[in-house]
Amino acid sequence: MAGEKNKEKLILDSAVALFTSKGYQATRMEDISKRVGISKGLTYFYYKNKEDLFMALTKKAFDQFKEEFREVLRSKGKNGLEMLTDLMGKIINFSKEHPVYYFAVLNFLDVLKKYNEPLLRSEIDPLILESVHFHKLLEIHHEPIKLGIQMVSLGIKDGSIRPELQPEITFYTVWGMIIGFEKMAGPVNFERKETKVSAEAWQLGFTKLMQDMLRGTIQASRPAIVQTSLF
Amino acid sequence: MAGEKNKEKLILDSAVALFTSKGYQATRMEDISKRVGISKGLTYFYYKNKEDLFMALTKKAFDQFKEEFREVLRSKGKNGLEMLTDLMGKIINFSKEHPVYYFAVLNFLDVLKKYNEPLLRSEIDPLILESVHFHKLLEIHHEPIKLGIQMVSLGIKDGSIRPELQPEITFYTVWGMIIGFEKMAGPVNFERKETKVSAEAWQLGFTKLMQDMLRGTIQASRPAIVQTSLF
Amino acid sequence: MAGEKNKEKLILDSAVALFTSKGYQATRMEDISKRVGISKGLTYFYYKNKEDLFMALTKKAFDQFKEEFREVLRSKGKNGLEMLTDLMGKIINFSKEHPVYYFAVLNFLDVLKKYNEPLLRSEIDPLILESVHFHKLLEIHHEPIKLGIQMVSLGIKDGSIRPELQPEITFYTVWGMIIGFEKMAGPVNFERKETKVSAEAWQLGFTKLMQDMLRGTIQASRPAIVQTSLF
Amino acid sequence: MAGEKNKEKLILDSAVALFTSKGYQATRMEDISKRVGISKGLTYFYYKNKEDLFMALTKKAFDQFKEEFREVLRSKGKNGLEMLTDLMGKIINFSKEHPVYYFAVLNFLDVLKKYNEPLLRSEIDPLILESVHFHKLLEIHHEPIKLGIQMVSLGIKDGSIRPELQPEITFYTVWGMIIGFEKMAGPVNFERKETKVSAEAWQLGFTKLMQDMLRGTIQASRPAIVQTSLF
DNA sequence: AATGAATGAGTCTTCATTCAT
DNA sequence: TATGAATGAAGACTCATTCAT
Repeated sequence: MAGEKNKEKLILDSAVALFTSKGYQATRMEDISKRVGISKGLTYFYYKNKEDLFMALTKKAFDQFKEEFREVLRSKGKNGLEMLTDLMGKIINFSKEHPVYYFAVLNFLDVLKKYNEPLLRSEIDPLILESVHFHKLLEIHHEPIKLGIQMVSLGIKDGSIRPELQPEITFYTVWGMIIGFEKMAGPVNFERKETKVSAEAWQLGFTKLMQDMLRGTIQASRPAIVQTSLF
Repeated sequence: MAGEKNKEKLILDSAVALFTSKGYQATRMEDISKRVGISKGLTYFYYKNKEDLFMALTKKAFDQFKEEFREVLRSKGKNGLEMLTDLMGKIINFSKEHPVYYFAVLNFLDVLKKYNEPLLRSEIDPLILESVHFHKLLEIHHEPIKLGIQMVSLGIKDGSIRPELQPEITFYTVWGMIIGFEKMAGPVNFERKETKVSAEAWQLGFTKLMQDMLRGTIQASRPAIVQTSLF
Repeated sequence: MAGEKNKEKLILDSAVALFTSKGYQATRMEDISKRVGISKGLTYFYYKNKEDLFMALTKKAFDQFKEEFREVLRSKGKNGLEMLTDLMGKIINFSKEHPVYYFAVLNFLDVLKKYNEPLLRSEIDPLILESVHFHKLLEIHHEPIKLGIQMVSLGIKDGSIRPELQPEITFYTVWGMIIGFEKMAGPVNFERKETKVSAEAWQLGFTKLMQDMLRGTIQASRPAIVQTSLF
Repeated sequence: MAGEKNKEKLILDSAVALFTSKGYQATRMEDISKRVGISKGLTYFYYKNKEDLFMALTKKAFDQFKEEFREVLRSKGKNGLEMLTDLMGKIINFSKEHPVYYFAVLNFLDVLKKYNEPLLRSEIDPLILESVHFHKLLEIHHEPIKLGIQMVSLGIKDGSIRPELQPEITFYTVWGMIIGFEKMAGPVNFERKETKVSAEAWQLGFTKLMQDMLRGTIQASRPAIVQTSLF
């Protein structure tokens, strides 16, 4: 049929929807199948097992994630620091609009950490290690990061970022800041009275601090643009 | 008896050991009991269920975590920025030496986020919401954060941190950076060739960036101290 | 296959056999499965849980029970009072031959009582309220009773039962008598010396009393038939 | 202390209260102890086990039950049929005011039935057979019945009950009717439209039918008294 | 491609009961 | 009498996965 997307994709979409509303653990393979209107068996025909399915989903998440980076790089008339600022805003949005994708990305970082420490590799579910999609991810997961490093390099070139900074280290730091920012959303919203800080105020302050950290000479004159590009 | 720690504590220690080696999911309540040499029933006597046990563990994790903050604050002759630098190093060590505690702290942040968003609260396992320890955590979880904010305030007073910074926002940002740093350990170690950065180089660079971000006037003259205090 | 009854039914039969010999509580789901030669999981595939299974069994019990009523109504040449007398005998037999079914019917009456009293409804196991079979039972449980009421009406028409009696009330009374009769089997058999009454004598006397209670004008002349129809 | 009833009794009262609100199964020995304010161990000091406790409770239930019979017999100026009518009303009230006692009485009848059928005796929980209170019950359970039989005998003597009736059989029948009446409370209240009968109408009709069944010559002239004595 | 009946290992959890003190 | 920590057997239920068709 014309309107019928291929099953493989439909299954993934169904998984995303259900993981979003019920969480990974609580979602059963059967739920996913039913939502698509196919049988459990067919889902297993396309994906070897639940982990494999999740790795496939993670692959899509990384594609989408990378797309965010690309969009920022494509934007004309922005200097490096502005790009990083935009990126920050975009990723924070991404985590809100595609929480499952964002979760998948973070989860992959955890797996990766274990994968890189010989002692911990055995803790990884063998089904993950068997998944084709996992191995594909090993190949591509750093692509968005490469784009982020590019932004820093651009910033150094255009003077918006201090020239003495090392692009890789700098970008990793920014990326880490973003992850941490997102994680802190819970406590920040929860603090009361004395330590209370509104989520919005924090996002603004956080962004500014990031800029202070990186800023070269050029930037000083255009603070307004930097800030509004956040939204 | 003198040498016999109380069962409650022994159970928790056993849980920490097993969660460390096998992970939370893979550890069965019976394993925990056996390791202590008691019956399954007794474990349920002290902890209502697995979630409750984990919340108790999380409580201990926060206590320990707060202790790290305290130690930093107790150290004499350090200015605010140095304290934050020390704290960063301490937390990163903490995450390596007590991975389960660190995981528990982060996990609590995730729960907290859901807890604060009415739409997501229903996703939290009801057993968690029932746990006494969870409610205790709601009360105490911001204590370490308060200490961190204190450090920033001290730094502003002693001139090691820029006076225009808002202590709460600033500390949240630092704390977020630390979380993110830890998360990135995986990918950073994995990158190859082109983008490769050694973990050590990154920690150094990361720390320095944090300092740049916060630094007031005083600090410029003592970079050496700041760096060595990391280890 | 021809000779292979469907699993659903086999499971129910197995449950009846085991409930008969070991009682409901003492019978484990796994026992039921094993007796059929299938896995535990399959039993849960057909019946959501133990309560659901029991409700399905109760449904069958009511079907069978109703059949007893039907048979009595189908018998030719009997007047209403004779029918009720026959019914009494049939139900007493039913309780002996299908003790589990009889127990299920009585148990359902208990549940129904709670179901009808708002204050007690919460005492009913939620799994029962969730069972499809329970809701089916709510619809059909009065069918046998309707047939019984019919018998009284017939008896009034044919003169074997007093015309001033109200059919519904009268049948409920008879049905109640039967239930009570069955319950009393224990003590009656146990009484000694002074109060001793043989079970047979009691059944006969009981039946006669029921007839006395209902008898219209016609019946007086045919006591013999009424009595022999009991066995 | 003056106001302190002995523990044994307090435990029983606690059990009655909890069985009433939560049911026998759902009530844990610990709940019972806590409600009294004593330890679990002490409860086991007074009652060997849960079954033993329930048998003790059943014993109290029978004492109370017998008291109802005694009160009826003590009432002056009533003939036998009126007494039975009163008894009926009293027992129905008893089942509403002391549902746990009533349940205990009926439960004992079930046990008794198994106890009297050699094939079924093995189904009885051994703990019941071991209970001292169970054996006491075997001795006293027919006492209320004896009183009931007495009422029938009185009725025959005073002419309110047909002289040809056999007192034992007759009373068992009446007792059975009462049990059945109570059991039917559920369905009767539930029937709709066509077969609907109000609970009150039924109780009245039921009582009248019982009277019709037993009535001798005297009674005809005093129907009003008989009916009002019901409440 | 597609179905869905069938499997069974895996685990949490309950609670009556005991016993050292 | 009195405590309450400790036991451990018992059992319901889940769900990822397989496979005959």
